[in-house]
Amino acid sequence: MFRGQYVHSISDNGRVSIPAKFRELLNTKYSSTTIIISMFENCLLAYPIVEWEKLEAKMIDLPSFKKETVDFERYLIGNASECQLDSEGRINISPVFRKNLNFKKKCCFCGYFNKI
Amino acid sequence: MFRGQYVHSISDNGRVSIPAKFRELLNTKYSSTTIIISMFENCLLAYPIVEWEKLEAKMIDLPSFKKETVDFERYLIGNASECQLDSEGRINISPVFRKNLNFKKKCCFCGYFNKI
DNA sequence: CAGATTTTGTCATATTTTGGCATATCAGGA
DNA sequence: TCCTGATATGCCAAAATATGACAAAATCTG
Repeated sequence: MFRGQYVHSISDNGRVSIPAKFRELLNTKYSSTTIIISMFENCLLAYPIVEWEKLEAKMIDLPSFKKETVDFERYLIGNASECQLDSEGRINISPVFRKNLNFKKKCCFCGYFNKI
Repeated sequence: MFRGQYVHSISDNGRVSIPAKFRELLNTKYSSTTIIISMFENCLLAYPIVEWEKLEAKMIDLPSFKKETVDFERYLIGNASECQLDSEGRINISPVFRKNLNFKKKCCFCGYFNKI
């Protein structure tokens, strides 16, 4: 369970460190420090790979003849990218994300069940 | 049953001791000194883990297509964090909580049935 | 009041977060 | 293909924060 809220700073080149509590959970429960980041509404969602794959599995089952469904899937998948924590537990937020979401100096991490 | 009211001081680095009466109940009835703290309205709620899990179970049953429900869940979970009592029975109140709730020198603990 | 318990303050240490710098990688243009 | 500028990555160390241990001060109990 990712829980709690942490405010961290974003460096000039777009790096930000993942809260230690979340990193610990990634290491123990998920045994990998790779996550999938996708843009949704006006924030980013970060999923441990396993959780992202569950989501993908669900999406495959959705009726693909419905326009909204397809749009939603395209949006989520199209904006998702794999991303590794570096040796100090940081990730890189791409310029595209930073620009679209208007990230400047700080950002807030919220744990939300199986995702961040 | 947590009952009564206690005023304790918050140290410079955000530590505050849990009233002995509450600690005793945690030790005996709940056999764990881990609690979940969540920010709600203008104060914090502290739950013994078991009690928090009951709450989560209830949340899962709520209709997830209703916006208010989702917002409420996000708020509660996003603001919750697990937290251990240290050897003198103190906990750490995170900078985010202290800032948002404007905690300075003192805080007041109120027992409230199965939570604090 | 005396002893036990609880609360608080202080200090040292460990961990986390941040900033800086050098180098590597990549994409686009000539 | 090669050059150039932008972005990404690795590494190190400073700063900030959390944690643990100890002891003084305050409070409670009988």
